[in-house]
Amino acid sequence: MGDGIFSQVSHVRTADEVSSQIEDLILEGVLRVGDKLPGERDLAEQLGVSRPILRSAIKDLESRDLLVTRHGGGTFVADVIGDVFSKTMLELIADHPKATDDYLEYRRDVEAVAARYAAQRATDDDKALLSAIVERMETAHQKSDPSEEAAIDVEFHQAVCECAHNVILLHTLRSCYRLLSNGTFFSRDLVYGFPGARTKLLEQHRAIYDAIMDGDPDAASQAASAHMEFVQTCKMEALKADAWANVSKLRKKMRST
Amino acid sequence: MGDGIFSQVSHVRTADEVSSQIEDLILEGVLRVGDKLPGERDLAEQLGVSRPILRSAIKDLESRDLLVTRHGGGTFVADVIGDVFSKTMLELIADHPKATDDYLEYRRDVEAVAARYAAQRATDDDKALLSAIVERMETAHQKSDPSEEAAIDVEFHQAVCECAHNVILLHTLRSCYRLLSNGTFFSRDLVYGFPGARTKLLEQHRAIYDAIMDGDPDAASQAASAHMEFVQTCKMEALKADAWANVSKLRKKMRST
DNA sequence: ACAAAGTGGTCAATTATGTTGTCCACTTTT
DNA sequence: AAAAGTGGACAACATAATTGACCACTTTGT
Repeated sequence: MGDGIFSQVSHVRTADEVSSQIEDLILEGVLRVGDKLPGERDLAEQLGVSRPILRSAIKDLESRDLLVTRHGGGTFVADVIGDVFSKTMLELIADHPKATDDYLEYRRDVEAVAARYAAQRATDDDKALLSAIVERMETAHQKSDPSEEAAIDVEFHQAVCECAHNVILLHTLRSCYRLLSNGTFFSRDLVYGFPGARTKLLEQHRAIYDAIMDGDPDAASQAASAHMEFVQTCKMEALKADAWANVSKLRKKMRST
Repeated sequence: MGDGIFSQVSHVRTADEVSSQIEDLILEGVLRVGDKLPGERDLAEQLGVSRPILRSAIKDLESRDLLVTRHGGGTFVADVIGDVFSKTMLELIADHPKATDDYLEYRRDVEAVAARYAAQRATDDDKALLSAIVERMETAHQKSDPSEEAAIDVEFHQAVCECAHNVILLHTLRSCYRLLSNGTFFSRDLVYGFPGARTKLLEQHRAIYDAIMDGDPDAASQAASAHMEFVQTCKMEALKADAWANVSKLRKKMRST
């Protein structure tokens, strides 16, 4: 505002409007890492702009590492998940089991917040997406495939987080899921392979899911905390059993010669 | 949204952006009926657009009766206060005293709502404007000029309404103030001329003002209701006193011959 | 393995929109 | 009464966006 009540007109260029729209879709998690955008000719039509203008916007987004294009291959959402920790710090963390405990403690609290928000804010579309994931989770459970179940686990938590409609929460937890998925802290199979864990985890996911569907923030928060506490306990017990199995195996090896 | 996640780009023209900004200023009461806009050359500079573009916007606003321009004279905000009632209905109302009672009943309830919102929502700038009006009101009171006080009365209620930050409330009450100001219901001087009324009205206005300044919605609502009830009582008593004065005058006339 | 289809990359010609600058005529202010 | 400020109009120019065409790479289908 100058000295009067009028403000400067924005003069937004068309290409910048396109950039802004695509940015928002990435920020909100509607467009995710690896997603392929429609071809330029089709996308220009959907946006109602000319191809050179769209290309200008894509160039801008590429220069900011939000998109990558391949000549003849298409346009994709770049790997935009930030790295919470540097590589050096990750190496330190991997060598210190206490960091895993701290990580689980952090996630217990933050997942509880996410679940609470999800129960308060999930839209009907959000709930439909969540329902589809839980259905796939139950199907995988019946096939007794811990790896498949573990993969859907991360997808479920990501979906809960999207229901929370807080982009900072979404991206910070996403970075954590990345670390979990690539085994920086511990192998998820360690938890899923634990006897009886698969059934328990499914129950807990259903409890979170039911609370969100019921719109019950307290129940959702409690279910999320209980779930993370169980995962923490499982990890500790599984590590012990692993150690015991290793000792038994060594004993057997010693005795059979 | 078509079949995808992308939406059509708006392609807003500069002139339309200017129109929209001026519309908003009128709607929010920042620009009021009769206000003169800056000259075109100056305004174009403040908005950061060219004069032909500004003129195009003004033409648009003129065609929708939001602005009026006079060649060589300037550009003004048009009379945008709507008429709640048609002329025919106004004539009916003027002939039916009960309508005045209904009007005061309506205002008592709606003014209470406005005062409540004002107490909740008034910004520091709002409060500064309100303080200036109350100061002028007190000055007029000391000058013992009921007409001046009555004029500031409407200004005070309008300012309270602006503090409520609800444009529908603002414009509907404005239409009502218009009817009050032009004597459709009753003469405001009837109320202000009533013995002791001036002091009482000032006290009541201060009570509303103090509650808004204190951010107390309940107190503001109650003060506004009490104020309108008092006005209603005054109007009735003043009408009776008028009738009595007329009778006494007739008696004196009969007895002095 | 090859051809067709789909993709990104580039750019000239054209159209649309906005700006600059100038001049006229009316109204207000000094 | 003159000067200053205002709205009214418009041509020339600049900028932004669209249209249309063609090239080269990649993916898909046969």
